[in-house]
Amino acid sequence: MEIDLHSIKDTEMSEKELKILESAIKIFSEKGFTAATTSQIAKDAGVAEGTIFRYFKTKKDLLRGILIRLVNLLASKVVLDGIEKILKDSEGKDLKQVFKEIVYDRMKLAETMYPMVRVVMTEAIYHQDVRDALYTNIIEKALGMFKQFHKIMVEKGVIRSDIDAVTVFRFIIANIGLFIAQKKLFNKELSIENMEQELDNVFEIILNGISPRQSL
Amino acid sequence: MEIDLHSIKDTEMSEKELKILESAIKIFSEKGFTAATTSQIAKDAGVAEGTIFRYFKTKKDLLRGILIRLVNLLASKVVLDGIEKILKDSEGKDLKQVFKEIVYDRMKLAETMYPMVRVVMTEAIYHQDVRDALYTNIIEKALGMFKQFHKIMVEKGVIRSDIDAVTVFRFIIANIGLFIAQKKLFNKELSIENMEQELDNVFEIILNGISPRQSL
DNA sequence: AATGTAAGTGAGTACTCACTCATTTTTAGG
DNA sequence: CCTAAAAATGAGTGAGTACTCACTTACATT
Repeated sequence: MEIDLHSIKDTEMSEKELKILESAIKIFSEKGFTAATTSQIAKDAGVAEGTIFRYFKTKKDLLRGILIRLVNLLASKVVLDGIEKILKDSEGKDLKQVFKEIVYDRMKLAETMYPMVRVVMTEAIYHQDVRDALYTNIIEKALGMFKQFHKIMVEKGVIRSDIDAVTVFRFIIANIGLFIAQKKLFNKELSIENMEQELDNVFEIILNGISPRQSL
Repeated sequence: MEIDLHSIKDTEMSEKELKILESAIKIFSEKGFTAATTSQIAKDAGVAEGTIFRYFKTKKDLLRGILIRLVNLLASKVVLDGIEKILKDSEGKDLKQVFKEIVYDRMKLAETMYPMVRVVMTEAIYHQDVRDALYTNIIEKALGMFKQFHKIMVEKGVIRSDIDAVTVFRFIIANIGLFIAQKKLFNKELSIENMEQELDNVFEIILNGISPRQSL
């Protein structure tokens, strides 16, 4: 899995520094922070070990540099673009169709972002500050944008008004998240048709719940 | 956080060995596998470092010993007991009430099981064999039991019949899971009343979805 | 009391790692 | 070109690691 961070390249940032960051993500993601060695990262990046320490004071510092950039990258790619898409596309289409498009889009993204997500997740399990960064950079922003969408949808009469936006948000994230995670982690092979059918079911429950519908 | 594994103590298993396992879970859970050192574990367990290697050939072997026991413990405590409870209690009460009781029960359990869940989760992210163990020991069993429950509920007319049990199962797990995870990881302080209200909302959507209800 | 055995010890060993620094290579201005 | 600063190198270092093993206890059996 090759990683390309050029989209977040600062001005004043050499190619070598960028390559080190990319390799670090790759190796950290494969082995985890402690099991990854700086010599491996150097080798993968095609630089000498000392060069790493020219740009990053310590190994921890390298991780910190990665996490900050990753959280920002994840924030822009995964969340902001995504919700923007919802807001933009939701005009004409019905809710179910919009959701399905987003899941397909997100799954493709998950494919490329998986190594990064893995690094961030593992660190988040152990460190409060990473969770805080995730919360303020991704969750809060996404929630803010979702609230707009929620308001519009409630006004349109497509989403019920008696449940608050936060609960609905968590509900949708939980279901899309577990659906994607299950595919990635337990890589059950499914044909496209099966997947289509399964997704249909998932959104059917998201929209209408597990109770039998009164009419119909 | 003190851990007590006496409930899974085999016959033919010394107090020292048990103490080593308990300390290993504690340290692994705090630091992760690679960052945890055998000397720390020995110190915490109150034994000499050599004693660890009398019982476990290698550090990896110690982890394996833990994971097997943990998956079994999690399987019995978290899943099997839980689903049994659903099946038993669901007779008289309505679905919403049963679910709420389970969430409260599971949250209490999550409190004590958190260190163990953390070890298993982190390893699962990186190792396929741990995921496989989780799948066959927990997910498959839970799914099997849930299917019985699902069938009964469909017959009772409480759960809709047009969505398959697996999807409904994943749906419920996703929502309960994220609800609990959010409380643990982002420890938002909530009063009992707020929590009660929030849970009500969660189950309201699980049952009826995010679409406005036609009648009412 | 003497002996045998298993459990437990902890200093020692071989090795790996993050990080350093003397040296070489590259870059850039006159 | 020359030169001086900047960038890059990689062998070296010492701290710390998982694991070993010669030895000490604890205690049951005779």
